[in-house]
Amino acid sequence: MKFHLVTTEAKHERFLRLLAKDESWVVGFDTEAVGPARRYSKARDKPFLNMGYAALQGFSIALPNEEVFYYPLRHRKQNAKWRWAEAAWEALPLSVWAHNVKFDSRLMEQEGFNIDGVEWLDSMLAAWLHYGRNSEISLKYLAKEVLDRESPEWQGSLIDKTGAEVLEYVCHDALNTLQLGEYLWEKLTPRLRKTLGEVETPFAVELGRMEARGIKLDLEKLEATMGTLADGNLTTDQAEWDELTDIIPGDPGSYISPNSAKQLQEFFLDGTWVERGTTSTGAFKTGKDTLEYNEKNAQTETGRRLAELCLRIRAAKKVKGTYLDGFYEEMRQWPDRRIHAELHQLVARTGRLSSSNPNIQNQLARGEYAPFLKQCYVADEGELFVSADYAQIELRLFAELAGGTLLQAFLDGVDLHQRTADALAESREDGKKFNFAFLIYGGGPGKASREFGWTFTEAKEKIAAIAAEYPEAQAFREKVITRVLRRAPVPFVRTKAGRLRWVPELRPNEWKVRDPEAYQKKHDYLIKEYKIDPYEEVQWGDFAGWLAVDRAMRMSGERIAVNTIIQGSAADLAKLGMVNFAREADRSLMRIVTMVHDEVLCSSFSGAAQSCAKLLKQHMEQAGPFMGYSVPILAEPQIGKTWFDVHG
DNA sequence: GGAATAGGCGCC
DNA sequence: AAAGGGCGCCTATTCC
Repeated sequence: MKFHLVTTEAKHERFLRLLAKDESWVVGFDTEAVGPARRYSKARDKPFLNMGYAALQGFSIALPNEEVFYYPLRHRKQNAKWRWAEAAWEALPLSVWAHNVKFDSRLMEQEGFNIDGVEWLDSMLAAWLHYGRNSEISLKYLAKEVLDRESPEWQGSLIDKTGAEVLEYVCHDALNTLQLGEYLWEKLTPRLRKTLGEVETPFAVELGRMEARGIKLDLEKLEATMGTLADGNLTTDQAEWDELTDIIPGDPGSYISPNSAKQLQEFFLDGTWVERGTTSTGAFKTGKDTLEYNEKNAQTETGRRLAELCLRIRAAKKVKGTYLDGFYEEMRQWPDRRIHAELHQLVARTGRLSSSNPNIQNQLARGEYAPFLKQCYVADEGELFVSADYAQIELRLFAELAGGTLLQAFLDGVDLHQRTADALAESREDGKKFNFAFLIYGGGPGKASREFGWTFTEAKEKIAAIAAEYPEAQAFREKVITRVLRRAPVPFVRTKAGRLRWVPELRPNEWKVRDPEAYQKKHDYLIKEYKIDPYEEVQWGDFAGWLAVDRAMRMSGERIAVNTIIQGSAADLAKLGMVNFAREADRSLMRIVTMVHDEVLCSSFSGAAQSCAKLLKQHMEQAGPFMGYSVPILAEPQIGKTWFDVHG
């Protein structure tokens, strides 16, 4: 390997000559950036750059002949000319490997480099797809594991370093990226190569753009509307609460805080409230379900009123803390004072997106405060929001995979939530709830009896009734589990796009031996969550002789297996739809703002809103047949000035 | 005093 | 008792 620091025209020209020699070359690419750290609400060991103030320090390009060129741009002493860097960038071949394309593509675009001609390939995503894990895929880790190469140690910031001082480090990274990419490409199945190249990597580029553009939130209006409402509610509710909880009149220390589960125990002990189960630590539950029950069923008028007040005060405080104070802290750290939520492609085990700082995926959708919040997400000047939701996407995919009358129902346009409701003799709302919890997620009678207020026996009967109504649903679950269980040594499932999730829970006894630490973690979680005696053995049924905790683990694995196929495949579908939309959309007219699992929020210049809506609907729906589904996939777009106007 | 945990709750 | 999947963030409390 040979590392070149491009500080002279001769070096630059050597790079261009080498690149021109072989048009089929694929390169490895890595950027270096400097800037202030992003402020986090929770402390992190390594706070990431605040991209709003970050700058490109230089970039390195590795060639297949193991020559690597570094273009220093903002270093002490000698740098390359920006003209050379631009020419080098333009001369790159079509395919470029980078480790974390979301970052590199965003930084390059932010610095004014045109990235449209690049077909990125992300070696981090390749490792994720190949190994089916979302940790231990850092460049450093993989360079050691796959290439048996130690990365040079690095200390401190690049800001005060010369190009020569960082040369070895940055060139290693680009070369490792290229060689890792080539290695993983050989390992990937044809389907996963397609997923990497045509969906996940282009999706990463779009995520970078979504993060960079951010979303405008009218915080002043939010304070004036939602904030004022919450303050008003809090003042009156808190006053009444204080009066009712002033156990020793005149002694402020005798008040009970609605947010303190510990202090609220008092109300169960003195009979004010009726208990509804205990937490893992043995305390009475004080959550929403318990309090809603007490709102109706507490013994005294005071008890009922206190339950209601407690819920109202908690809601108001949550709104103030999360959606007013929290948002201010987030927005204040960006030069444009917008919301720049981070969107994570590799966090959720099913392949869904996750979001943080702030979490843009938990914006209020129902309740007293919801309209005010979403009305304050406003399209930019001269633009309109265009948003489309996939209709019942997970239930459709479940029906597709289960087939039979379930699939036929969708083909015939039957309302499945109503059908379930009829079979249960309950409301459509409860039919919908039931479909999710017990058809897709595999919930049991205990949960159902609590959720719907049935006795345990009733719940068992109702679940049996639904199983009879949709025999293919149970058959599908069993087929999946039987098939997945045969995969040894570690059972795994695949989503429609071929993404992998290991499900060691399905074979607890083997997991225990192979990876005691990971097993123990899940073991501990289960015994705590479900209050299982760790030594209890199952006496009867299919699992006789097993530890009860292992049976719980196995059943958890069964739910994970089925759900990952459904939820993960829905994520695959949404990503494909977004990538195809983004590729066809004219970026000077329209863009994706964010996505919330089955909803894609776009912004478009007002005059182009109709065509944006049409294009969005077309690509979101076409993703269905592209992925081989026969069940109708529907996405209905709406146009409006605020997120509230286009939602639901 | 800061870090970690628990309980709780927002979303799909 | 046969237990719903996937996330992130807040406050209160406890630990060190």
